[in-house]
Amino acid sequence: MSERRSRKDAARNREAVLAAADALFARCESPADITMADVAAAAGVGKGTLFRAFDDRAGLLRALYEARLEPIREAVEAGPPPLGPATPPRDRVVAVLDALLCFKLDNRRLVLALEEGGSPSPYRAEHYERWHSMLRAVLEQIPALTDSDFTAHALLAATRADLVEHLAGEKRVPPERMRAQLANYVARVLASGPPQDPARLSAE
Amino acid sequence: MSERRSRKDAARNREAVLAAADALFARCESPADITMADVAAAAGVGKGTLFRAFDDRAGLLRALYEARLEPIREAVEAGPPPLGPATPPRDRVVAVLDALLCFKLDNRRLVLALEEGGSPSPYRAEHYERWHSMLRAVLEQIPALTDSDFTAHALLAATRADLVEHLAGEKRVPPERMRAQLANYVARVLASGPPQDPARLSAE
DNA sequence: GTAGAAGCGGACCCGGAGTCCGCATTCTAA
DNA sequence: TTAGAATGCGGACTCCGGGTCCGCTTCTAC
Repeated sequence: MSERRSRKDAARNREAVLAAADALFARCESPADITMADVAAAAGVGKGTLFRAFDDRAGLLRALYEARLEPIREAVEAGPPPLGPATPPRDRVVAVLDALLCFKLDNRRLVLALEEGGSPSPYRAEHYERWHSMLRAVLEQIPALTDSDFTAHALLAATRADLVEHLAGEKRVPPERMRAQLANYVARVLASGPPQDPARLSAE
Repeated sequence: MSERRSRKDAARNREAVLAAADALFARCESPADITMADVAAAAGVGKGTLFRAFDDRAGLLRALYEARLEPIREAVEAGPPPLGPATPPRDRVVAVLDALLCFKLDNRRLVLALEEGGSPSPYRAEHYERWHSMLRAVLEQIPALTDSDFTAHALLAATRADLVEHLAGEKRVPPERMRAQLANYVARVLASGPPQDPARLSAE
């Protein structure tokens, strides 16, 4: 009845490939430098094996990405505060985005590889859909906050991998500073104190 | 002493290529479908000519992009309100981002091509640098707004081409609605009543 | 042990970016 | 106007990486 377990050499090779790819992406200058042949070679495996296990480049990247992100996803969906559902909405949004940022800081090259070359558009990946709808749901719990759908997109855009890479890598912004800036920014977006008169927008 | 004018066939061909590329990118499903050979053929020109004139794919995209964006850049740098320097900072930020969004809505495929395949990272392109520093400068004129550098990045990220494409193309969000949402979002970021700072913004 | 399913691997194919170089066009000077 | 040089033209060609194919090996169920 069980859906056919995979052969143990297949499982072993799959792990070998994941580990090898992980190492390669962590060390490389730019994700584009790593070819599928490189990964296969580093894993001590043929290209055929690699493609059989992951379909294509995007599939490999996705598998890596999701394996790494899994703990965070769980923590957000069912963990304790400040990430879990019990957290007050505002704090939770800040915490989630901070967790996402930290994740991208820790896995810069990998996430970069996925978001840029992984698929035509990162927005088509279904994991983006998950994060977005989750964030939108939380935003909707904040009164006086309209357009939660767009807001979720915009907030997620602030943690885009290539931006993070640019700031952390090129501009040498220290991680802690970046986290503080993001937190500050998110807080500002969510602040929306008592609906203040729009006249203020032109003043000053 | 004058820096050698280019031959007139060269100039003519350059224009032909730009026009052809423009048309192709406007009509295509995805920018990746358009090959350099396609562009050359459509322009009635050899590949050699194309590469001589624009160096590489990224160069062609950049040339197209900058030609299109030029009017907006001028309007922002030295035009009348609401884009020009005479505008009050808050309104100007909103206007500039709106202009950028409109531009991307009108030139979706082209901008998409540039931002995704154009160069390793859109943040390395020097035109990004220009927009960012311009926006930062305006943000700095708004009192009680800290982190203008990061804020500028985050706001620009909200108008990323692939996000715009996703919303306008996939999700069928009408342009007007998107503009309204962006304007609303930007306004919220800039609103920042007196910093009602929660202690938790700590870190750094 | 044996049959055959599942998996292996690397030679191979395909398509696109970018190069090269003999020929054509344009410019310059007399 | 014309000769010669400089610039530009174009498409065949190279290079390279993603992805496929298929004869062979290894595992597993019986």
